[in-house]
Amino acid sequence: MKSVTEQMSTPGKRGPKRTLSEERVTAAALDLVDREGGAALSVRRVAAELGVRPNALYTYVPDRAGLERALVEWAMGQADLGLLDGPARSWRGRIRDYALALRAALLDHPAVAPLMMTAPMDGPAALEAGERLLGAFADGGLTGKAPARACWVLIVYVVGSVALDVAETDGTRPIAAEDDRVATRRARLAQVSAAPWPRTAASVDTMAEWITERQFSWGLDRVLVGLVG
Amino acid sequence: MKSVTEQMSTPGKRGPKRTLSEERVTAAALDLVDREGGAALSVRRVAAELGVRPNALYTYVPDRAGLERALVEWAMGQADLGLLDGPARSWRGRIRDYALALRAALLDHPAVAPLMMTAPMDGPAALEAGERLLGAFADGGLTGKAPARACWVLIVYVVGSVALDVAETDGTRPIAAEDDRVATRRARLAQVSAAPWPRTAASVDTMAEWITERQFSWGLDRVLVGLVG
DNA sequence: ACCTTTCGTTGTACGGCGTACAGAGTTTGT
DNA sequence: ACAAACTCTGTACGCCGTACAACGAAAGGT
Repeated sequence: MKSVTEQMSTPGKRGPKRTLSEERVTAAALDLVDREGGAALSVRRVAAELGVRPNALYTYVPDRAGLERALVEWAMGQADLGLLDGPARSWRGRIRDYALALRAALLDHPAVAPLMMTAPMDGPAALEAGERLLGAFADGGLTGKAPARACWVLIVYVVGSVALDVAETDGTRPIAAEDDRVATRRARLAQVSAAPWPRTAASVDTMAEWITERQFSWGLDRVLVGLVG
Repeated sequence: MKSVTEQMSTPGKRGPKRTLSEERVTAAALDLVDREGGAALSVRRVAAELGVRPNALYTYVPDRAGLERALVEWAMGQADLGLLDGPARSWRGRIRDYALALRAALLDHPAVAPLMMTAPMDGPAALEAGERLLGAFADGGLTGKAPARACWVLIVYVVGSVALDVAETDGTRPIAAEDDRVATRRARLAQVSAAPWPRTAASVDTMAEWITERQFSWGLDRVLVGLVG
């Protein structure tokens, strides 16, 4: 199955053959940020990765922001959309499974998560996810404006959670083990003095766990309960 | 009341008098991003704003990230923490009022919102907000780990919402009127074809309103219901 | 077979960025 | 009066995004 972006799919095109493809550019950008973190993402670095002059990338990507959009779209495509389909499984289970899968996919490429708050999620993968999410909420009994509204609340929760989680890492892959990140947070939180902030000091252990899958899952359940009861 | 960061508060300090202060640097940075958007934030631009060479800023701020942290801390301080205090008013009303106030403060300086997903929220203003939020959830009847967990869900929702809302603006102040932003979104969403995405096409009007205070408020209520029932 | 059009890639260049380093000048404690 | 401490400037380096022109390969028309 040939990609639409390859040259031969639009026959009769003049000019020299392309040495790259949008897929190769995206893959190189992903490799780069996985290895060196999101701050390393630049047109020049990706071009160097591909053994090409920086300007060559402008054939495949309009500008630097295009690189970011491509990474976001790629990441959205990593979570299995089939998880949202039913109705053999409960709507709640479907949404839960997809949310956890999307979170896992983003944590697996931590530099990509912050880009979701910057680059618009309007590619086909995002559209498809939204469509099936609307279906799952409809299966949950929501009607009228409620499914679309619930959809946004869920997106905000999932994307916001991952972005905030990843914000305190260096963005390189693989992300540190959850236990280690919790321990780091606990050590930092242990600094807060109990006198001015007693409740905070008493909650240090739980707050250290804010970045865990357990916290994410707990919150996800609470959000879903709030949304459909 | 003199700030600790001013020179006279630490008497006996040698060297020439400071021409600036951390507050003036933060204010200049805020003015800059309000006028020209978050992409304009740079050490050199802020220095130019203050009529000083770029290096002079390093006396007040460790690096470029320090500028971002200062803006986040300033924004957190803009929402009235008294709104979270009680217990004369219901815990639910207090959290609602504070969440709406924080959202309004961030929307009033749209370039700052994305920084909250990047720069850590660990300044005194953030600590204070967390402390009082824990109290409000405790007043709501939550016990054990629940208040701290609920706290994070709420932070994720509020900060995530604003960041995603602001992501599709240019970051300059003032942000466009809500109606205009909705209209822009509706026009863009009208492009999606009903054939592959029927539910999405049917929900265009509601999805256009994802960035409204009405949607934020609706979701906030659902989240709070999920969190404490 | 030629010639022309088309287009991917390179070479070069500009202005902006963060910030390291050394030095100048001002203020204070001794 | 002197020395120490400190703020700011001058300068420099290596990055960045990307505009522009020129080159060369491939394909179409004749």
